[in-house]
Amino acid sequence: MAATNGKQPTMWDVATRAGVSQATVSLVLNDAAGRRVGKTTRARVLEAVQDLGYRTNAYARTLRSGESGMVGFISDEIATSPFAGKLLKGAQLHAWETGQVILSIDTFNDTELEAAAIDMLMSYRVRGVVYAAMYHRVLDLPEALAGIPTVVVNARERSGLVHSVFPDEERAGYAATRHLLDSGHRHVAMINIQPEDSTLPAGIGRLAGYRRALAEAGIAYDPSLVRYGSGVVEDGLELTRDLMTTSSEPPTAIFCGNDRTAWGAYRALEGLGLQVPDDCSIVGFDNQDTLAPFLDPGLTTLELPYEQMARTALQLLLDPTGEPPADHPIDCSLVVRRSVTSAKVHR
Amino acid sequence: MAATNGKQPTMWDVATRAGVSQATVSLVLNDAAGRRVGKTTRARVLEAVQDLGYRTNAYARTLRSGESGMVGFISDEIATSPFAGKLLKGAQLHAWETGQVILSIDTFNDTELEAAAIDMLMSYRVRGVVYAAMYHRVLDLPEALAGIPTVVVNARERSGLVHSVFPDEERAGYAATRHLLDSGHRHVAMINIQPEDSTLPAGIGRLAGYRRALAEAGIAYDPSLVRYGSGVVEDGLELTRDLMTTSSEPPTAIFCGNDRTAWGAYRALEGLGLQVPDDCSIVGFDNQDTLAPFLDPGLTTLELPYEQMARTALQLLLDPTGEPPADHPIDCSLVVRRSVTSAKVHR
DNA sequence: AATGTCCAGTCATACGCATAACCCGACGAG
DNA sequence: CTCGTCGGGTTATGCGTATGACTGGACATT
Repeated sequence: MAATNGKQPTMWDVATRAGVSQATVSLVLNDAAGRRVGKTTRARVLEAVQDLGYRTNAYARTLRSGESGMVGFISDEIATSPFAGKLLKGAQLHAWETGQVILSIDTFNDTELEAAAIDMLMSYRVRGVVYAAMYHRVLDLPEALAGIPTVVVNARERSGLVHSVFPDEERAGYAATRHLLDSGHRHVAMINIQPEDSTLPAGIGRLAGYRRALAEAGIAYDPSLVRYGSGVVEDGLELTRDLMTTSSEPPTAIFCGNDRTAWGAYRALEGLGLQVPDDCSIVGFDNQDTLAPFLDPGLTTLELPYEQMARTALQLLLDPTGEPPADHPIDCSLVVRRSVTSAKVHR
Repeated sequence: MAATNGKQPTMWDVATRAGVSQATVSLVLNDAAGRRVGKTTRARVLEAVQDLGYRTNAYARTLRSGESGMVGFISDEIATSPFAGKLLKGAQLHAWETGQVILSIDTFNDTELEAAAIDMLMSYRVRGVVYAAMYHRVLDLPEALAGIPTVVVNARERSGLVHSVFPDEERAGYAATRHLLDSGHRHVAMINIQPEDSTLPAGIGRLAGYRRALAEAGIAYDPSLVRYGSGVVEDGLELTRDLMTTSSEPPTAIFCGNDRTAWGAYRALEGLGLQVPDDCSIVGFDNQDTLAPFLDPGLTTLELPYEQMARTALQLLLDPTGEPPADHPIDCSLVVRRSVTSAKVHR
């Protein structure tokens, strides 16, 4: 075991102990091309490595080889957001599998800090940078990133000069609505999570998907069944109450733009003496793991593909496929729980 | 701006452009000891640096100086837990302030992966390792970490050979209970988050704090007011219902061992036609940001000091205070919302 | 026997930087 | 005028590793 006296052992120490040259140690340890080392020598070297607890010095290796094993991961406060580390997790997993190391930094939404952080990443000669956004939006890359291979994740980069990986909101909205339609609902409302004039991709896409599903089912789009909130519990509550009480013909199902809104919907329905899902089915969005499973009944909802997005991003970054920058929408998956049931036969 | 043609520029490139020697460039850039460089030369160098977009090669610097600027951060699935990145955030902030870089890896609770990850950290010659646990517990350090400066955070290391930084559960339990007592409650229940025979520090500590507060207030400990669940919503619901219906004298306040349990309590009370806080005050634990603020009324609860724990840990790791390894309980803070009111004058 | 081939290693070098050691010219003191 | 001092640099070196160039013997071929 490592004799942790003073410095870490070097290849020279190993070589001396094994009675070979430093070069031989390097050859043994890197195996690879033209394995020109004898069996017994190799064994002696490996034994010496073991005895000394030798670990190759990553700095020396990188310096010599000129190839950094690091990838930068820049996020704006994402490491502390609830959806949080899921992106980081995906990135770490993929990185690990491909022998890379993630150098992750959080800019805390401070431009100055961000510039400094990027500088730091450059110091470490990262092979590329994954630029992760906290919520799905359109963004401009910071200047400092110009010239470094970059992939944007959970957002779309405006200029189109780099790959962007983000959730396919439209298909998700379609899937949610389709799930309700397939259960026989014909009168499906939607509570969006942003004002009607907002340009955020999430709300726009989900609504578009909702409309496509309706159209496909031959159901006329009824604007009075679509409400606009801001994604908080209270809005879900009020808008649901409004939907159920002021409509000439109340919906039998509601697609909520996020789980918090869905929670509000639950409350509103409960307040009105209505049951989920019997009186009104609900589909949420986000599969927020501290919420969706714990609502009663469990919330059927869509899950954002954080891990997959991160993996895709890393792949685009590390793989030398020469394809030009593009947008990469990733599918969300439907998580079925108990908040959807088939529509009552008549109403 | 950086002429990103081919390789990154080196100090030699800068030196050539500025008409000085490489050593001079180094001197300018590191400023420090005996600033023996002329004003104009310095300016020329800095200009060349700017022009070329030069950035110090961290690998070369580290190799030469022998001093790594990296700190390892090992976590078991914490990067994806809901409380998540908060520890990472604290660590990153402190690291940044002291010029360090965090190399964070997630072991995903895989011992083999963990060993490999530690190896990798050693390769990067990290100055030390922060070993973060997902939930407060007692743990043994992995063998591979022997010999590297390590600080355990959000857990207590069994052997006592390293510093351990964790939440002061007892004081937190005391604070929660005290808050209720100070509001005039004399009949305060507690719903713990683990079985009575469990040895996890959270439940044990919080209960101890509860008892101390009661004792201090001269209130006899009544075992029938303490229930044991497992921290999930359903338990909170059932145990609260039980508390309120089977007690000869139901409590006017409940200290719930976590926010999810508190959510269950809200539901139970609502089901019984009781109001929070008027009929029963509630204090939670965790300040789960996707839950506590959204309960109605907002939940008064305790917040775990993740960021502070991480900072303390990093400080212990980086600062050369020679003090022997010890336990470092960190205070939790009470977050007051609207779920506690003064006890009814009589009952 | 002379030549060629191949195997199993060794030598030497450069990656980019920090820093100890040295060096040169100017200026002030004696 | 000479010497000491000091500011403003330069030269040389080594950190630990990977790798191209080389070597010395064993064995096979002609």
